Amino acid sequence: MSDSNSTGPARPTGPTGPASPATLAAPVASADAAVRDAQDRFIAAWAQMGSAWGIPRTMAEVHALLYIHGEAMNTDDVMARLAVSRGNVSMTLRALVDWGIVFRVHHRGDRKDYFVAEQDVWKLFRTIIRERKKREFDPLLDALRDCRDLGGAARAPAGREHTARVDELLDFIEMVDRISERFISPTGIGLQVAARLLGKVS
Amino acid sequence: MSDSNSTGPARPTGPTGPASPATLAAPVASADAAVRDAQDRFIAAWAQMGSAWGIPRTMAEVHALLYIHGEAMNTDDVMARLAVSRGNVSMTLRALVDWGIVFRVHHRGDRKDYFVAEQDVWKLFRTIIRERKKREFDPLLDALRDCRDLGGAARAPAGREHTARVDELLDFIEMVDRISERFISPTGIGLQVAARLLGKVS
DNA sequence: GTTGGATTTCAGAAACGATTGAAAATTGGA
DNA sequence: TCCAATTTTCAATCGTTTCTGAAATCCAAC
Repeated sequence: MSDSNSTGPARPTGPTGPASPATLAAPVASADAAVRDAQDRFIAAWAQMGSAWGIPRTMAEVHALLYIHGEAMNTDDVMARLAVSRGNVSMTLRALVDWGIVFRVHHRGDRKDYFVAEQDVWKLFRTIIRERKKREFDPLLDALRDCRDLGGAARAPAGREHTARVDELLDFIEMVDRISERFISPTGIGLQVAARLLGKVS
Repeated sequence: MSDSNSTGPARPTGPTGPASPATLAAPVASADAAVRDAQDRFIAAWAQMGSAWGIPRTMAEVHALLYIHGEAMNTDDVMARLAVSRGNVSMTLRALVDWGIVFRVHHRGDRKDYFVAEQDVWKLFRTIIRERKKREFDPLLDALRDCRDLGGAARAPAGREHTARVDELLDFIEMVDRISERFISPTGIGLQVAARLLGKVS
């Protein structure tokens, strides 16, 4: 059941019909199959990475599919390709749009919504980092500052040691924070510069 | 039950008995309570961050406790402080030791095992990055290379576009890989250099 | 070799997050 | 305005991961 329907309903991307000459049919089909296998491999790898980093498997799969497919797909395309439910695809696509790494596009004369993934890898990672920083990093910094102040109120040695430990962590995380801020800044030149400079150090 | 045993079995670090003068008992108790509250806050914040990044909650909590407590603790200390089962603590401590961010120490004349967390924040993050790179990044790179070769075998335009997309991602990830390698290298000077340089760029 | 405290293991339970599917809401067109 | 296609929502379900607790194992001291 895995291969039989794979060449069927899963490529409704509009004008690129399967109307190629019969002489090319067999080679094209095998080339398509090869590409599809490679896509599957890509999707699996990306999903595995995602779930190791706290991203729901399906969300990573949908993103991987849209990225590697390159062209816009609609809900039904994604459902058919990944075999997940309509509701799940709907929620997942919305989440990806919220993250800013997938965009909703409209095709004239088609009431369906289509979705494309950000194709610029640098922009992709800048966006991901910006979001994760906002959602996880900044709250952690706030909590650590609270926590330092809480323990710092105590004059006992234990309190001072506590504060020192929190401070060490805080300093480090604030540094990472500043670096990531530079990376995600509009010009986004930070990491490129860093990469170049690091490359030169022996 | 939270405060009463805090001065009891929770600091078994040898000869430092609870023999402080009665005149200091009240202030010290309140200072201890403040520190404990601050520790709790720290543990909660660290656990939240951890679970956003795919680390089991208990594992993050145990690590946070050992880090913020600073001194060695045994299984019973951790069980009592975090209210988790013996089995869970045992498995979690083993995992933390495997990660290399917690160490097993022995106290003479005590058959229990004690555990301390790495206190050097730079070393801590270097170790974490080294492990995550090894466990997640490197396999992803391998999979992406496979996947590029798979799709690249097809000469069809779709195959070439596929390969181009995988390559873009691969280039980016390889760059991050090289940076992280520099960061985790024995001297570990990489990020410090980057931080300094980035700090100077306007 | 035996004892007894400490640790580890692991099958089952509990908790949690992910997924479904059908009903409700929305939307563009007639 | 109404209709039909499409999307969204959400309670129920499912599957996975995590946690427990007691039994098995380990190990230092005697």
